[in-house]
Amino acid sequence: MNLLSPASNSWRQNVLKIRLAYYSTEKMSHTSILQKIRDTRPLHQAHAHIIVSNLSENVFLCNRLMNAYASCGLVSISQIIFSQISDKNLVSWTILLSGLTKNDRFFEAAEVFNEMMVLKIRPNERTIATVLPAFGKLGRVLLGKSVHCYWRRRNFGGNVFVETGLVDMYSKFGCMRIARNVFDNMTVRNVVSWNAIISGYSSNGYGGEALQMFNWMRRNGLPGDIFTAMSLISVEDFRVGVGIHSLVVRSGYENDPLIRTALMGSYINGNFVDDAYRIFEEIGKKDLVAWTLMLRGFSKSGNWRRTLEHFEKMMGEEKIALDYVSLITMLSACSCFGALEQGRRMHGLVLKIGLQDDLFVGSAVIDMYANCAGMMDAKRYFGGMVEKDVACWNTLISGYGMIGCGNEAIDTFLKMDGLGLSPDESTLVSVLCACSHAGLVEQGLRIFDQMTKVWNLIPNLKHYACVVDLLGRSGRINDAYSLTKSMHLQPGVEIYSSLLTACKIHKNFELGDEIAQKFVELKPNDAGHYILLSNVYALAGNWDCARMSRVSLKSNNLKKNPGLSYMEINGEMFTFMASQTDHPHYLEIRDFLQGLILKIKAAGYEPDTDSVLLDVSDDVKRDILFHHSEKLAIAFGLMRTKPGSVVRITKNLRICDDCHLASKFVSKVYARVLIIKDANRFHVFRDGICSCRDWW
DNA sequence: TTAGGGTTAG
Repeated sequence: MNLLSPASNSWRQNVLKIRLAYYSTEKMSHTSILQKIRDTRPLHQAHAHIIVSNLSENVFLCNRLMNAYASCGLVSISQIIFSQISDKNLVSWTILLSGLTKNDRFFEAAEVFNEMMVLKIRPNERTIATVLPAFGKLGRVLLGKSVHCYWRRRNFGGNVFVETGLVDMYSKFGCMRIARNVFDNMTVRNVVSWNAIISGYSSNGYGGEALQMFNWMRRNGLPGDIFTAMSLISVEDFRVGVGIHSLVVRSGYENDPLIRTALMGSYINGNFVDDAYRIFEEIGKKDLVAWTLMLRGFSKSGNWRRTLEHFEKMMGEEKIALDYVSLITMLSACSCFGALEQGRRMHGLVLKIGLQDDLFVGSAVIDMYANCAGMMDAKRYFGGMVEKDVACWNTLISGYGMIGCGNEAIDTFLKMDGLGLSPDESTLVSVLCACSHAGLVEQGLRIFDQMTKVWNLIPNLKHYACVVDLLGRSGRINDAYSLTKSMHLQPGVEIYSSLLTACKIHKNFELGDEIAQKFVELKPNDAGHYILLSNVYALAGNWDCARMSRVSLKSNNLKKNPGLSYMEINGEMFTFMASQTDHPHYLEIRDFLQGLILKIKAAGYEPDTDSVLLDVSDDVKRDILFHHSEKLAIAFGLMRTKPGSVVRITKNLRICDDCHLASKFVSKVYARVLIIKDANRFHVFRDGICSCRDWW
C-alpha cells in the first residue's frame, strides 16, 4: 500500500472505524444477541464504506472485516468476503478457520482445512492452533494426529498455543496418555495448558488424576482460574461428597452463573436435587440451561409432578423459549415415566418449533414412543424421518429389545448394515442387549464374535457386560467368568454386577462371594450396585455381610432410589411409592389389594418371601411385599379403569420376583392385560403368562 | 488454546 496515494487518508479513517467496530463487537460477544445485532450496524457501515471507496481489494482490510463479522456471529458474511478476496493470504485462511470454530461450525472448519491441504497452502502455528479444537470436537483422530506429525516434522519448536491445543484435542479423543505426554514435554505452560489437562482427566472420568494435576499446578505457584474450578466441579468423587461447594467458595467464583449451573449439574448427578434447586432459586436471571438442568433433576429423582410443574412454569410464567435440548430432556422424562399424553404434546411442540428434522430430537421421540405407546408409533415416526442417523436406528433396535423381540432387533440391525450405515459401539450394545432379553445366546455370541472382523469395532466394557449378562443369565456363569478374565480390559463395576446378577439368579453363592470381594474393592459409587451386593449376600444367608453393604452405602453418602411406579389414566399421572401409607388413595387401595391377594391366593399364588432380602420375620416380609409400588399401582389400575382394558404401569427399578408372579395371577384371575415396563424391559402379562417367559 | 443443559446400552 502506497501511503502517499490519495486513498491513504480515507484508508486510515476506515481502519479506525473498523477497529472501533471490532472492539465494540468484541466486548459484545458476552452479552445478549439483541445487543449484538444492534452493534453490527457500525460494522455494516464500515463494510459499505470499504466497498464504495473501492477498497475491497485490500487483503488487510478484508481480513479485518472477516474477523469482525465472525466475532459477532456473522460467519457467513465472513465466508462471502473470503470468497471475494482475489489474493488470499495465510491470515485470510486462518481468520476464516477461526471464525468457523468460534461459531461451533467445526465440520466446515475441517473441510476448509482439507481444502488448504489440497491447494498445498502450508499452515503455520497459528493456523494449526486455530483448527485443533475442531478436530477434537469432531473426533477426527486421524486428521488430528497427522497435523500433530506435520507440526513436529516442521520442527517449529515449542509453542504454548499449539501444544495446549494438542492436549485439549487428545483429551477430547479420550487419549489421555498422549495428552499427558504432550503436556509433560511442554517447556512453557500457562494456566490454560493446566486447565486443558485437568479438564481432560475430569471429563474422561479420571477424577483422581485431575485432582493430582490441580495440586501439582498449585505447587507450581498457579492458583487456577474459573476454568479450573469448572473442571474440578465435574470430578466424580466431588459429586457425591465433601467439598465441591467449599472449593468453589474459596476460589471466589461462587456467584458466577456458569459455576452455579455447573454446581447444579454435579448435585443432580449425585442425586441431590434439593441442593441443586437451592442454587437454582438463588440465581437472579435464570437462563435456559439452568431451567433445563432442573427439568432433568426432577425427572432423574423420579418426581414426575415436579418435572411437569417446572415445565409449565418455564413455559407459562417465565416464557422461556424452548430449544432442542430442553425438548429432548422433556421427551426423555416422558419416556422414563411412561407419560404418553405429555409425550404426544412434546411431539406437537417438536413440530411447532420446527425441529422435526433434528436427528437428536428424532431419537428422543422414537424412544418416547417405544417406551410409552409401543413399537407401532415408534416405527411410524422413524419411517417419517427424512434422514436417519445411527442413533435413530439404535433407538429402534433397543425398542425391540425392550419388548423382547430379539429377532426383530437383529433384523433391524442387519437392515441398517445392509443400507451401508456402519453400526457404532452403541448399536452393538443395543443388539447384544436385545439378544440377552430374548435369550438368543448363540445369535448374540455370533454378533459379538463378528464385531472386530466385520465392523472393525473393538469391544469395550459395555459390550463385555452385555455378553457376560447373556451368558450368565442363561446359566453359563463359568463361561461368563472366564470371558472377564481373558478380556483385554480391566473389569469394572458393570461386569461384576452382571456376574453377581447371574449368581443371584442361579443361586451360585460360592462364585457370588468371590465376585463380591472384587466388587467391594472397586468401591462403586452407585447405590444400586450396593443393593445388589447386599441382596446376593442376603440370598446366601450371609446377613452380616448384607448389613455391611447397606452400611457402606450410608457411609459413602449414597442414596438408594425408592421403588416407584407410575400410571397415566386419562392424561393424569399417578405415582405410587413402596411402603407409602400416606398416599391420598391409600385406604381405598389397601382394601382393594387385600381382596385381590385373597383372590389370586385362591388361584394358587403364594407370596415369595425370598424376594425380601432383609433379616425380618415372614409376616413383616409379607407386609413389605404387599406394599411394593407395582402392587399398589395394579390395584389402583384395576379399580380406576374399565373392565377389559389394558393396565399400563411404568416402574423405575426392576420388577421383583414376587410382583412378577402376582401379576401373572392377576392377568388370569381378572382377565386383564397388564403391561409393566421396568428399568430394563417390558413385561406383558396375559392369561397367566408373561411375554418375557420368566427370563429377565 | 481451556468452561454449564440433551438421544440410543446395563
